[in-house]
Amino acid sequence: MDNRSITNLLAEAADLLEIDGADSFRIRSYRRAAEAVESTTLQLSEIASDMKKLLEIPGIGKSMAANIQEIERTGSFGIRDELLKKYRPTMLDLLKLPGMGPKSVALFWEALQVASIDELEAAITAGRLKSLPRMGEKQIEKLKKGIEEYRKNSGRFLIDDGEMAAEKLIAYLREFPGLDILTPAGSLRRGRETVGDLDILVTGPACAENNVAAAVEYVAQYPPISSLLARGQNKVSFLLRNGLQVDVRLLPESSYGAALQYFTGSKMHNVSIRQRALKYGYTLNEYALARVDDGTPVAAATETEIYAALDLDWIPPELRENNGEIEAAEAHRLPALIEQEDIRGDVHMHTNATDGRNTIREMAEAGLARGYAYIAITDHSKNLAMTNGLDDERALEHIRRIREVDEEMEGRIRVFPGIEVDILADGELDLSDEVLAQMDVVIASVHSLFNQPEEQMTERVLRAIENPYVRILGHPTGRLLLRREAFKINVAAVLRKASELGVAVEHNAYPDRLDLCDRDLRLAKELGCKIAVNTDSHHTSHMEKMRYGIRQLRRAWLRKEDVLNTLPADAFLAALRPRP
DNA sequence: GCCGTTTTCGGCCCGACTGTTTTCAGTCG
Repeated sequence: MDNRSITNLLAEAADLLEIDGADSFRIRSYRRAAEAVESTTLQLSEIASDMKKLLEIPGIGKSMAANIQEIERTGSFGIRDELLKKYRPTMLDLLKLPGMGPKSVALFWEALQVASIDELEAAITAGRLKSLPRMGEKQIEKLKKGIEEYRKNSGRFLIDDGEMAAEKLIAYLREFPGLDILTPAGSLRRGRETVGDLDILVTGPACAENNVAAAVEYVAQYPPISSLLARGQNKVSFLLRNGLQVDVRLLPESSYGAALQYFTGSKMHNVSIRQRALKYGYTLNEYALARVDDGTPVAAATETEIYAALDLDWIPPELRENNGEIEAAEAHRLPALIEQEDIRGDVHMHTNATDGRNTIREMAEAGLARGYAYIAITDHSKNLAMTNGLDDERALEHIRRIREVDEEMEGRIRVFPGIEVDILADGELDLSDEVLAQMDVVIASVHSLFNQPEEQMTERVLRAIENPYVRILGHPTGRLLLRREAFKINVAAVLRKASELGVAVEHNAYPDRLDLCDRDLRLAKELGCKIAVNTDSHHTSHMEKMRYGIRQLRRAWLRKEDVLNTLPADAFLAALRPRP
């Protein structure tokens, strides 16, 4: 079994233990083990038989190692199986509703035998919740809204989950001789923050019409398939264990470009392109661009030739949303979009001084390994008690240690001292100006009281960035995907003010909290905001998530010169708001 | 359940807010 699946099983056990009211430290052990499995670079399936190696992973002790071995043998483990006898797996969905914790799940189960979102909805409609303790009108209303929100988002997966599933499948398909070109299409290729399903397009000699059957059979044998939905001549559809639907299409090489264009979308982009084709006397479908009159194919093998036949430059998939990209392609004015390689530094990350996993030095080494010229260490401040946030005194000590590491790295990579300072309810910051003055990178972020009314929330942030030491506004929209709605804030007003003050705004690259959606990013650019893209890494492995941030920047039509941390180290610091 | 040691068990991130209570349990970050 792959690490990701083991991670999920351990995390699931932690949730079930919590519903069961188990010892909180024991629960935390399962969570930590899940994180350890997720972040280790070792393939657990390869070392599962080696108890010693398993125990070397921090957070994995004797019984957790035994659990992992059992998972490798049987696909599950004792405690999880027992808990699943007592409870139902659908209860874990209930935990995803805002305001629902393990205690409420347990209560609903014991009092009403409610074990799923559907059952909860029915219980609410029937008025059965009112009889329960602490279930007032507001609470019930909150649940109703939560269910609605959940329904809207469920069925979609975050882009990194989609990408990982695609990579695994593609690796499997490559094993089959004669499958040469394998490309994910659809929203994954366009870099959307969530994907509804996976479209994998495949071509090569094995996809030729007369012998494709063997390849189709091979696809249908993909081990992680949980249920096979359809199996046609050249298409296989199935569900993975996590519910993600996958369509694999095996196409002849001659029409691969047309299929890629067709299945990449977006729908609106394709509508416009097909209209354009008609004006040229062509018709476009997933097989070819062809003349309307006699059906003679004009272009089909590559996307480039199809766009070219319509007098268009090839359009990067991230731009295919019918947002002016066709006009730009016609005028040869498509922007040179930012690339991953343009990023020179990652300036928001945490260490084990607060809630990160690694040391300053380890983060620096990881940044160096990624080819960065600089990073900034920006741990939490004291108001985030749960993260062991830094107070003034500890912050000063931390700066000293960061400077030491900067010295140790001997210029191979610069390590800037910084802080992610908390914006309090009234717009004050929770560290003193004297301390902030010593930081190169001061990121101000909201971490609490998300339910303030919009006006108050906006006012609070505007006040905070007035503080002259603030140089970057952290997650300016507080946008958390799939979990809850963003907090209410006037994004335009905040961006405008940031631009005026010269405060940079951050685009958090991490897929599950993409702060600025492409529309907000475009707005930020229009308003002349300085934009920095950061991973907010809490572990060296998180730095790789930068690529998803880049996808979003590209979707917003941003170029290298639109993003602050494409600059060399000194120029980057110089481009930040000047210190008083 | 893990870890580190004081080697056999005690410590392990905690404070604020909410909606419900009428003194606090549950959730969140």
